[in-house]
Amino acid sequence: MIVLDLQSRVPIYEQLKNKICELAVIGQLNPGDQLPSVRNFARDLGVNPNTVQKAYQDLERDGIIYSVTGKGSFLNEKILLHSQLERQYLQKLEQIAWQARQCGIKLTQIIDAIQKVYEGELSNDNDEKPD
Amino acid sequence: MIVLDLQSRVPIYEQLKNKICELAVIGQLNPGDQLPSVRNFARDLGVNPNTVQKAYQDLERDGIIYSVTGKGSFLNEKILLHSQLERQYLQKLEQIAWQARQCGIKLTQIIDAIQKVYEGELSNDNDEKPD
DNA sequence: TAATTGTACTATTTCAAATAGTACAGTATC
DNA sequence: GATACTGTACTATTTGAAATAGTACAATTA
Repeated sequence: MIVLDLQSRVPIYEQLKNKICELAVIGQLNPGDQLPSVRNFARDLGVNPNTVQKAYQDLERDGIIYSVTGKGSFLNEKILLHSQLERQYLQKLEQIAWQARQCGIKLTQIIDAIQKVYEGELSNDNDEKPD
Repeated sequence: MIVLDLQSRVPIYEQLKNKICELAVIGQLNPGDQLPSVRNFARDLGVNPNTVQKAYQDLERDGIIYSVTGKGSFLNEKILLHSQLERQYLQKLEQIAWQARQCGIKLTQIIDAIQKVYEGELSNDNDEKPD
């Protein structure tokens, strides 16, 4: 189940894009799978169809999905997904790490913090990192 | 010199807060130092005085600076600065690392990427991580 | 006194995001 | 063919945070 944060500074359509990518990578969504229709998805998520449409359009532009009028939207067969997400996340991390370094934060502290994230089980379907 | 990105999704006043914090940590701004006046800073940065005021108010609330009517705004003596920034950046990194993990990105890749950030010299006064 | 400081307002503007609604073309099903 | 679904393409409107514009006042400095 996809949960959106309507209060976030991150636009809904971008959150949606990220969620779909994540579902695809963890295998809850597989190549060739049909995504919910723009209208149904919007209804289920409680947002406007145009918002879903924008997310789909972006995803298609990025080669993640493809859409056919009258049929629907489907996860693309070619999975550049993982490498694409990988690049995306690593880039984010590098950017923040860069700033952190500028502020005199030690590399070891960052390593420790991130290693801690990777400890323990991957059990919950929660999308937010717990505090 | 502080350069703001007026196109960024991040509000100007937040960018300004971050910049000031960074200047403080790297020692370009020292405890007790007087910050530019709201009006002068706004003029220099090319933004509205209210925007600077908001940044200062936030910084004072966080204990980074203190302001006295008629005198000015000054960097606080008590430097919780570093620990405060540290917490802030580590939290950001953890959050993204969490998402990255959810997407099946390996720990080693993250470590490698971040270590690369920490290689080389700290020479430029550029604030953005180069691509 | 004059100039500067921070602070506190209100009003207005700006802009991206989101919503609302309509319309049209392609597909599937009966 | 008829109906219902799909994606797509618009326009118009609303919303809300951010930023701007302007004024006013109290405290400090010179």
